[in-house]
Amino acid sequence: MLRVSTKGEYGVRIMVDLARHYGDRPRSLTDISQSELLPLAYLEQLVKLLRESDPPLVISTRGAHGGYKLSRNPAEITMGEVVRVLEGPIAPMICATEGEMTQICNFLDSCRTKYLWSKVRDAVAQALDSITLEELAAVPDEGSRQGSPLLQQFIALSDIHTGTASQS
Amino acid sequence: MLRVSTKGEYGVRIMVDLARHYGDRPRSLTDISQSELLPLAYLEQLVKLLRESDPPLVISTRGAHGGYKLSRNPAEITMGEVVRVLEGPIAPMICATEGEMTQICNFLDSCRTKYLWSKVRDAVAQALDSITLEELAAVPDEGSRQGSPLLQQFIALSDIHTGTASQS
DNA sequence: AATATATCCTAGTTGTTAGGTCGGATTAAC
DNA sequence: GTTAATCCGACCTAACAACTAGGATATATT
Repeated sequence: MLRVSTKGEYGVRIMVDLARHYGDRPRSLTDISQSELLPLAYLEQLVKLLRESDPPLVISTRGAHGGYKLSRNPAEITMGEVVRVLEGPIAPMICATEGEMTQICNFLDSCRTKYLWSKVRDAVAQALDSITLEELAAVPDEGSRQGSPLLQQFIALSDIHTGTASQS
Repeated sequence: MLRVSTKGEYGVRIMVDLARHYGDRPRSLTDISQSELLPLAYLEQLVKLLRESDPPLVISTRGAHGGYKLSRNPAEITMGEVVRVLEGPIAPMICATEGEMTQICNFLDSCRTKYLWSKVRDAVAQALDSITLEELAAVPDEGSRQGSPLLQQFIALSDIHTGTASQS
């Protein structure tokens, strides 16, 4: 339950990758897609969100030797900001959408569950807003030096079909 | 993002409804579906999850004047328990599934994002586990007869999140 | 006993969306 | 002027969410 889509997953991984190369030359999506084993054409769609957000999270350089770089220091970018750009406002329920006072459901002045979903929403927001991109990029990286053997063990989210939501 | 499905939404509303009638005669799904304006046939599927869970959250009585009642006092049922039964384990990401240490993705010894999603998962779990069904059922109805702490908190939350994306 | 009212059970259906792919146009370094 | 990259929009498809349908079984009331 409460799953984050691959937009969020891959987008965050792009940002972490860029954070680890902060200060370097622009990093191309080709490099990122190879190093993270993610489809290039799909990453292009995601990075568009990161580039067009206000304020932008990444800045692009076109042409050969082009690529992307972070618009700011990783320490000044919270994961809440990143995830909201990728996935939209945090809203476990339509009546508990972040930021706006949605009067969509006027039936529910008397709705007791709104309180619950607001709590969940705030908990998620608090968790995401309290972690910076710098912190994430600093998580130790063990044994991935040579790259290949470990990377081959990676299973893409789409490859995994869990029986899901029933029982565990 | 991070949306809860109607399974979770309607299921919670069933439980709150039953909590408000705790101690009464069994309450039929027909009554609940009319009072909550939800499709009966669909509720039947959801209540099955609540009945077959281990331990069961509701107990059924068949036949005329039958219906459902809570298996325990509302004060002893956390919303975390309810939501997990309806939606499965809390898992914003497949690598951050609650309860078990899924070694599906061995690549993720070196995965920096797992830390993030685990934090989100724990925040959600904490929020859900800290609210009981009794508390939810006690949220004042229309007209707000008295200023309980719960109501004031509820209003405050709504106010905080109008117009800004910053955290509380 | 007959009827009305319930839960119980298994399938089928339908619209939406997640998660991509594909083809090409534009830009800049060498 | 060739290569390597970003940019852009359209298309595709399997999976799933959110129901609907049709019945079988159980029990209280008449």
